[in-house]
Amino acid sequence: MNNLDSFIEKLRSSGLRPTKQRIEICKILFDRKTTFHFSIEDLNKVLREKTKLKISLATIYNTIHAFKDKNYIKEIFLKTNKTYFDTNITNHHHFFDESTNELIDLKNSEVGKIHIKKKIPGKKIKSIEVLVKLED
Amino acid sequence: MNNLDSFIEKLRSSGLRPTKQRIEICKILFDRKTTFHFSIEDLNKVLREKTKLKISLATIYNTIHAFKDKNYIKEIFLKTNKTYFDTNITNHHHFFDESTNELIDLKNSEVGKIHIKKKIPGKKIKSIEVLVKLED
DNA sequence: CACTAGTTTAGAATCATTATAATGTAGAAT
DNA sequence: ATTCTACATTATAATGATTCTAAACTAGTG
Repeated sequence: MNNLDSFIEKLRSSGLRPTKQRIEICKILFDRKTTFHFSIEDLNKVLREKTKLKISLATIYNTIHAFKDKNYIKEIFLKTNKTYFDTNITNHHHFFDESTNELIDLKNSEVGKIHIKKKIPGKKIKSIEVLVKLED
Repeated sequence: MNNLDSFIEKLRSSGLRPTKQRIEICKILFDRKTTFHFSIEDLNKVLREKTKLKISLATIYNTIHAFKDKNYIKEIFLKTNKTYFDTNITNHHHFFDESTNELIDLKNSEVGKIHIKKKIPGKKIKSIEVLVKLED
């Protein structure tokens, strides 16, 4: 089974019709060795370069949301359209209650020491923030 | 020194003129016992309720950014106007390089065990995400 | 009191994202 | 194969948070 067939199979098995557009997007996202971090803008740009099929922005949004719902990809960080601020300027962490959309402070002392084993050459750690998502 | 004087002092000492609008915003943000988590919309709403002075949205944005720059408040989470997605759907963490705006994966195995000491009654932990901000 | 740099403001502009409604298509039923 | 229909795609408009603009205002110095 080649990749194309496997994409068709993948789509069909999760209840998504394997349309030309979805298959092209699969090729960009999953025909690769390493993880792909992207915004819709990034993806749109790659699609324009790599594909002759013209895919509308609306379709890209629809497809990415469908893929996210089917757990093909994940959305990074807290999904919020607004920026939040905090009057607590000490380094600290947060709970985010997904059922109420509420933020709760989590003091540094309430989280055990965090050990980051991977180093990035030439870069130093500025801050470490932990987000603990809650459910009922 | 009462609170009002202390706000005036605070503003002046960091080079911000203590205008009526800024003082009203200080009162809402800092005349309180507990941390305040808010969006601009939240703050605007509270201001309309608690203050007779009408403060324009633009001023609220300007003031909050000034306060953030002066380190009176902090912005929560990654500041990004776009949503990012990841083809790696395993639980994992991220580096965010603030000088290049680049995201780098950080595997679960590359972060030592995280111990959350605080419990929220009736809620269980759905996920824990660590964001390590980098600088040069 | 007058001046000036810093502020505020209403409203327009911007940008990512979502909704709308018309057109197209995959795949099942005939 | 042709028809049918629910699912998809599309261009475009709408939305909503945030930023910009440029005119009016004001704190605080001289």
